[in-house]
Amino acid sequence: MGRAPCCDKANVKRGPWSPEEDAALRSYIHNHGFGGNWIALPQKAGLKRCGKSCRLRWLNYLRPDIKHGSFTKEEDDMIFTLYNKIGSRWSVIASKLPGRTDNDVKNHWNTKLKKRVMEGKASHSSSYQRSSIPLLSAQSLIPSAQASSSTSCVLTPAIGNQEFQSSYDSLDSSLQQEVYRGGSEYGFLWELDFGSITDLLSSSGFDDTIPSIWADDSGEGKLGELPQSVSYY
DNA sequence: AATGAACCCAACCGCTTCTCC
DNA sequence: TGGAGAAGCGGTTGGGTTCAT
Repeated sequence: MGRAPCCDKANVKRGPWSPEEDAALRSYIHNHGFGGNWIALPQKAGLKRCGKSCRLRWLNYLRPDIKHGSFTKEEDDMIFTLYNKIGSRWSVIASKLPGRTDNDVKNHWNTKLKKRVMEGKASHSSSYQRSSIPLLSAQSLIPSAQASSSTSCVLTPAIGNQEFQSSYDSLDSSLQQEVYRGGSEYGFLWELDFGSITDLLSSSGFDDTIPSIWADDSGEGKLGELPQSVSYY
């Protein structure tokens, strides 16, 4: 037996909302709030819509505090930073961007930012300040990798990353000693190359913290060209 | 001007989490 | 404490728009 549908799909309207429906929903919520029950709202508001659809329409489009329009550089940077720290938790990321919804942020990432990253044009790394935040040593985690002292890498700290902390804690002591650390927060190495490092880090116990973005400062992946020592900007 | 490709975003789907009884 | 129902959430899709040829 499958999950019961949230509404009778045969009797609800689907697809784009009309201005009349928007007005009805906006008016009802303005006068009564959503009453703690989205499922019951459509009937009360005289809408032939699923409650989930009403909720989504309100939260993603009709809410008065929604900010429409293109994202600023600052918002982009914030998304990059948070994505690297917590991954695709869009609601959390959106909560840090006033007026933006999770759907907005997700769409923006999928259509613009991810592409920029994949093209190696992400400019966010320059915004990080050099600090006492420690870094993982690529060499220590990937001892078998071919080293090249001429290759520089962009490193970005994963500030306060609890998943990183627990992954680190779960490593055996010899590998822990290999991880360059200091201060009260852990940094995380990323943007070195695409495939092999992910696998190597995964096998080293960092599978939960591996960022999805890899590129060197020139925007090119550097498979097999790991640095003797890491540096950051 | 026509048309196919690429892009964008609103909306839907279904799984997970939360809340209440 | 466990189950049911509602809300929350992230992934995906559909279709309208823009761009390139």
